[in-house]
Amino acid sequence: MTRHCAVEAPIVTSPRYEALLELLRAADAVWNASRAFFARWELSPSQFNVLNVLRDQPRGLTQTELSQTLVMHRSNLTGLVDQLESRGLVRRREAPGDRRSWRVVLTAEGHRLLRAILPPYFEQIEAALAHLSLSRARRLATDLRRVRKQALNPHRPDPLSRA
Amino acid sequence: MTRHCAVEAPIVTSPRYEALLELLRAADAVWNASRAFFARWELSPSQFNVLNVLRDQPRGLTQTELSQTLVMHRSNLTGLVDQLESRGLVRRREAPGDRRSWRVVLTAEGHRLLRAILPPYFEQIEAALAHLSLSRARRLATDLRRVRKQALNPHRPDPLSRA
DNA sequence: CATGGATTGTTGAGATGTCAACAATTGGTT
DNA sequence: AACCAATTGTTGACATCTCAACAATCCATG
Repeated sequence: MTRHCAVEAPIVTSPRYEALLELLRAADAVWNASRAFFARWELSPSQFNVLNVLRDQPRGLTQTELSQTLVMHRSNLTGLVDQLESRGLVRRREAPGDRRSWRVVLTAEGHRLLRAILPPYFEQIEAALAHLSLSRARRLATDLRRVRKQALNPHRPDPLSRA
Repeated sequence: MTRHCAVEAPIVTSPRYEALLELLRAADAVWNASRAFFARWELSPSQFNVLNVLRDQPRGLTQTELSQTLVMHRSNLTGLVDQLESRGLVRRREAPGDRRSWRVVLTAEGHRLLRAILPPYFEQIEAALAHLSLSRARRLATDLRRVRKQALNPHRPDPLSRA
């Protein structure tokens, strides 16, 4: 996610504002680290996500199902699946009973690549948060979940009056 | 930041992995909320950041200085400043003593717009984290800062051996 | 069983970011 | 004074994501 949010200059310093800035900065750093990590296998993070989601789906998923799981627009899946298919990591199977859609499945090659990636992947994730105790990690996840839900239901104090 | 990270399917559930996923999801939600927020004034988040950074700089900043503060490539500033300048929110002044660079300054119009945006901006931020006590917000910021620093110094257990 | 509203994957335009290369300019070193 | 390396803003190629529009297909309803 090439999101650019990480302003360095603290304008007003309230603890909640600080936390929000740190949230954006931390996510940016994690995302960049993940891009560097997957680059070892010439994968983008989204390409990896597609493979990872397909791992436990022997019958495959349609592109629309993939787009819902990955929280992205379904038009992206056209290109993502194209790229993975051209590398032989994934295959489009005809969907029985629906000629509009495909069922995207991992190939043996795709499974093999995933088996190589996953151990260092989880290892790196644990290392990135190793300084947090398990209970503190749980609290972090809880707080972040609340922030996310609050952000999705934006408090609109003054919808359009003083714009 | 159009970063796509938010996988919905929990594959392995360790508290630290959960926290990391929630981090990416929360940042995505916050970023999208901010895009919707600034859209009221037809600004992108990055455009707002430029204005906000210039607020306390009566002598202006060069585009390279802006790019360092905003943590983005300096080539982006060409377009961002172009857009803001064409709306009269910002002006490129000649930099005394360096004919290569500009000093970008807020216009009166830019100051006026910023004064309209900032109150609801801080209000919305406080609302998004209102459920966190101040001490808990401080702890959240601390934890996130550590995650960011850890992510920037990636633990490389096995650099290239089993790729 | 016909027909019209949904859904599927694809395409193309647009937004936002990265990076490499470029000319103009600066400034330190001989 | 002359030169060479570094810096500045700009451009263009590329990557990634969004959205609207489209033809093909499905399906519920009359």
